[in-house]
Amino acid sequence: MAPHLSSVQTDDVANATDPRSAILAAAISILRSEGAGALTVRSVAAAAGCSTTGVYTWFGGKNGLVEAIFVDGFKRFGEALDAAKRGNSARKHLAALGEAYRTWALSNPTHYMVMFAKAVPDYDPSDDALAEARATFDQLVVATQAAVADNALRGEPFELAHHLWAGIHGYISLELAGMDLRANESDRAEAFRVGLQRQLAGCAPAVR
Amino acid sequence: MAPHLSSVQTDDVANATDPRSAILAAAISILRSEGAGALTVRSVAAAAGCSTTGVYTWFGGKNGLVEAIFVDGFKRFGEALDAAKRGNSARKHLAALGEAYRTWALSNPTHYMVMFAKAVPDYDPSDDALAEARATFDQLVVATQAAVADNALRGEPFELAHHLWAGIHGYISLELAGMDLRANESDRAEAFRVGLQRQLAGCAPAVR
DNA sequence: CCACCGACGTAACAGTGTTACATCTAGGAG
DNA sequence: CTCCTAGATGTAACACTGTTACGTCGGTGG
Repeated sequence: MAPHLSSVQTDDVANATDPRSAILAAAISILRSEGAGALTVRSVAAAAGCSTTGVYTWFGGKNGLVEAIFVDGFKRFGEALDAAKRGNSARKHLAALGEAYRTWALSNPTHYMVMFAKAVPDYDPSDDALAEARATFDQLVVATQAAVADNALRGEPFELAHHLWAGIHGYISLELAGMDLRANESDRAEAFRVGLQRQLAGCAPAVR
Repeated sequence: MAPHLSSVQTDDVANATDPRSAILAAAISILRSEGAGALTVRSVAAAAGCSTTGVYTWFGGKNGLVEAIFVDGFKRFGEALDAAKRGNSARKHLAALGEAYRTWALSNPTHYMVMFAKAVPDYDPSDDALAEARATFDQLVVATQAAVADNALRGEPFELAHHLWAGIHGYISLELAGMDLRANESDRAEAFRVGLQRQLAGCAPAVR
């Protein structure tokens, strides 16, 4: 079996000793520090301490490497959302999810752009990679189901979850694109908080 | 004055005879038909019937060309939104704006991605270009002000407009990224319509 | 008439993703 | 033990990218 199709992965990529994890960690590091434009096969190989062919033997090429970044991003992103499950009520849980979503995205802006904004132009996620994204989305669906069961929201959970996702992603996407006209970060954070509450209010049972 | 800093522009780029407009039209055509990855200086020059240096004399390089695409996109986008000002009430006007927004974005997906999703990794819009984007946003602010005056929405118009923008952009951005899990386009269109109404409901005076 | 300046094309530069090919190492077969 | 096969690796080359130096052409002002 070709190594770049192997499903073996180490939990802690940064401390991994196998070449695949070392290359992936180097790629994510470069993506974080220098952006998607600097993510070249040669720079990744140099940072990982191997030759350019290493990227091809372990990932099948740059597309495969970006796909690994994509999947790894959703894995970490999902874990960050999972850790935010604290909340007294279902609605507070949803608000906490929104905050955790924004925190992760703003802490990993370039990674988020690769996952959601095609920051690497020639990469299109495969069906398998999109399935990973769907698994993350399912967390939001489950939380929404709980909110509907709690009578905090009314509607079809899938539709509600997508609606909330779109709203949250919209705020963050505009912010990352430099389209948010507010001057400082605290204003944007507060606007996001208010917007999320407004979003939830639009899905509240009383409205319909 | 260097030609690539000239503000002279023809209204109809496609039928223009001056080299600058011809190159810009060729670039937008390639962007539309082959995507941001195929937008190379050589391919644009070949399509425009000139040499690669033409792009440098008229736009100062690829960044300048992409900036022109960015600005031209917001110009056309703003016109499309402006043409959607029909609506009996202020709230229907806002809904029509949302529909026109989605229609333009889905008709010009790659162009939209350049404007909102950094589809060209190494390009960052200048302050002048962002001012053009802001002018488009102002249309939404004006429509929101009218809705507030009509008592259709309650809140600070700028905050409301940004909230609506984020929601609309979120739906479209996820759809363009292939993250919308609905199978066919009509389902997505209906979900967008419902979501927009929900969005407006969350800003209605009755809620607060 | 002519000198100048801007637009243009050719060719080269460094850097990109990718691949052919030789080398080397690990592990099993006899 | 030897042999030898398969896979990982590195070097070098390929076509392509954005960019720029340089020579040339054409129109304009003196």
